[in-house]
Amino acid sequence: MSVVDAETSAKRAADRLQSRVLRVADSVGEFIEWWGFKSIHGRIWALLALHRTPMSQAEVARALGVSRALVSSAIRELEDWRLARPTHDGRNAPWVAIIDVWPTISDVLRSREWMLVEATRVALEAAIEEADIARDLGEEVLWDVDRMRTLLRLTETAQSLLRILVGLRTPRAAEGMSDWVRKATHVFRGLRRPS
Amino acid sequence: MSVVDAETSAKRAADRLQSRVLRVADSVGEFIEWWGFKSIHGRIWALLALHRTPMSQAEVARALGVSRALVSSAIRELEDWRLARPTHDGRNAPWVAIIDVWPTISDVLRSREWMLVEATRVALEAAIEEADIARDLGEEVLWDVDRMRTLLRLTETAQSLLRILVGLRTPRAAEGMSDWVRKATHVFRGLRRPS
DNA sequence: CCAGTTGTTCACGATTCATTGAACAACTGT
DNA sequence: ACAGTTGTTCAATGAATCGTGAACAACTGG
Repeated sequence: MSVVDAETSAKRAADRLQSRVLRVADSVGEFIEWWGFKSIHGRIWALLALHRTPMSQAEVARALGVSRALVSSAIRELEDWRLARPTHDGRNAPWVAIIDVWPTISDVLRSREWMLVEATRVALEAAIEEADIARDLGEEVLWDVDRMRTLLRLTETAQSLLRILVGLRTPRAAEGMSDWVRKATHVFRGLRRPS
Repeated sequence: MSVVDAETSAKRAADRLQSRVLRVADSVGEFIEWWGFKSIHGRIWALLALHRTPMSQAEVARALGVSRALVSSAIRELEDWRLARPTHDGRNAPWVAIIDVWPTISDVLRSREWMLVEATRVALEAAIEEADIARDLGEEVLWDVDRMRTLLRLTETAQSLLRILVGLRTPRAAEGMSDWVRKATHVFRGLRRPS
């Protein structure tokens, strides 16, 4: 094999590698798309996470084949969620992914999920109270108060479950728990110690 | 208080109760909207779940203030997911909610989540393999193989976690597990025994 | 000082998506 | 037989969303 052949075949190998990485990024994008985020966020995060060195937004845009405008807004949202950060202050600092995603997940669970469950819980309480009033007036055959109470208990259980989950911020917090929970936290511990 | 007054105040109480129930339905709709479904599905399911008697699609449409067309398509999807069913065969059978939602959640985890994680896992394996080839050719400084391996381990852990979760189909399956897991399954057990 | 690069902003298409209204078919009780 | 009600289908609409291109500002190295 000549020197030139070796060079071109190495180049082709690098290209193939890049395309594999892009496919990983696409998979991550599809994955988090099902979690209420946008696929572009997952793709950018994965690209930054797998790249050895920090990347400029322009590099990211070229690698993913999207506009710099899209990368700019998406990466700012990633920064808001603490899933990416610039290597230093200043305007043109390159970006790296934050590999430890658990604080973000925890925040989402604490704010978004909690609020949604809490809203349902409060609405159920109000409905039950109103149903009691209606029953005293001899009305109400339409709505099932027992089932309301069942769902109310469900929201309360979901909330204590959420409390446990957001308590798992540090691996230490999981120590008192079962093997199973420790296994679950390993998912995030793996992210915590990237290499 | 006259008889008429008592009747009208009872009627107003029933109206208020209905509006509270609708607010519960809206809350449930908002909640599941964050889980990749449409809010209309949650609203219909909650309405059916809280109603004492089976409801026709037209009743549901009137109660929620939406078109029958929307209810028709949404309720068929609920049926596909086994979250609602007609009380008997035939065209005009009224509908009830299926309160035990765990089989549906389990199905979603098994199909959707599993596929997404698996796609990422396979893509990571391919990237790692390609990176090894590139390294043998003296290329590759761009991509971080160690981090790929970290993410690969992560997908594998996520898959064993998913396997455990979809194994929780019946409460019995959780018996060998910890208090914590049993607490988690109570969330769904509450649904399992509606009243 | 200047040419090139980078990040940001914004108005504008393109596309997707939930919802509707209308038309039709199937069923109900009378 | 029929008048009313119900479920289904589908084209159309309106809104929301996504991504782009262009223009501009900030920074970089010669």
